[in-house]
Amino acid sequence: MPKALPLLDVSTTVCCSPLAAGALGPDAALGVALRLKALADPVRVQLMSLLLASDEVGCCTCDLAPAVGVTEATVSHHLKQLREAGLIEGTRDGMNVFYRPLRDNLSALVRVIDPACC
Amino acid sequence: MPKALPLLDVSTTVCCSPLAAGALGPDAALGVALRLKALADPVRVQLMSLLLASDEVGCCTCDLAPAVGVTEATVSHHLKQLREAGLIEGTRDGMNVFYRPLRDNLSALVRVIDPACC
DNA sequence: TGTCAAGTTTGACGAACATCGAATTACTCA
DNA sequence: TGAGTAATTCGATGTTCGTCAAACTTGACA
Repeated sequence: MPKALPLLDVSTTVCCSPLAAGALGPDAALGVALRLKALADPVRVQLMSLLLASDEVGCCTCDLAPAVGVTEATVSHHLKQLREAGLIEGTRDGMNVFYRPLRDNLSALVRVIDPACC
Repeated sequence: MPKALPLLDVSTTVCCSPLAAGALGPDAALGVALRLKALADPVRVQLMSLLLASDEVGCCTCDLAPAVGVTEATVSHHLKQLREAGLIEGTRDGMNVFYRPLRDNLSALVRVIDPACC
């Protein structure tokens, strides 16, 4: 029986010492793990890649769905995960919602797990 | 019904253009996702942190288990995941198996998802 | 107002996963 | 050889997750 993961707001920039700087406490490890989990899916990796490669306007769900080969409902589900992890943001413009990557938060996550950092 | 993830050897250094360099294909995205998933667990983040902070001898299962608060069987399971993802290596020395991080492979993974890289 | 399109939420289902205890393997030392 | 310790594997169990179809919401436009 896997211990139920606590609810935790991970939508903000991750902030703890890097993995390599010393043993991480259970709570810090949980924060890092939840953010990594938000990216640890083939569809979400593809979505993030598409958003990072797009212009500053961003992409809407209807463009992303055919690009990754799943339904719009599924794309919406994945975008929600990425949004709750603070890795993307979405703004409504008329009938469309345009999503853009939050590069700073992704960079912060990268920095935490980088063994060469510090 | 979630599409069954294909079996794939991810024990080698990840090698594909960074996320931000352009839209990743489904196969490249899968490779990145599988490696990220290997790290996307609180216990495995803690284990990786402990190994990165340890000396070059490494740590054995019997030391790691009490440090993360799960049984040795569970630690062994997580270490296997990390090993199969190419993030750590283990060598037997008498009765113990000492685990050490593979920093180069972790660095390569970090580089792929770093939005500032390239 | 009513109609249509884009997006999200809900419900359901099957696969994958984390965890533990028990059994098993690998090794050391009397 | 046999007893004991470290580590892994196996089996079971409950949880989480990815996916889709269907229902619902939000906004545009006649």
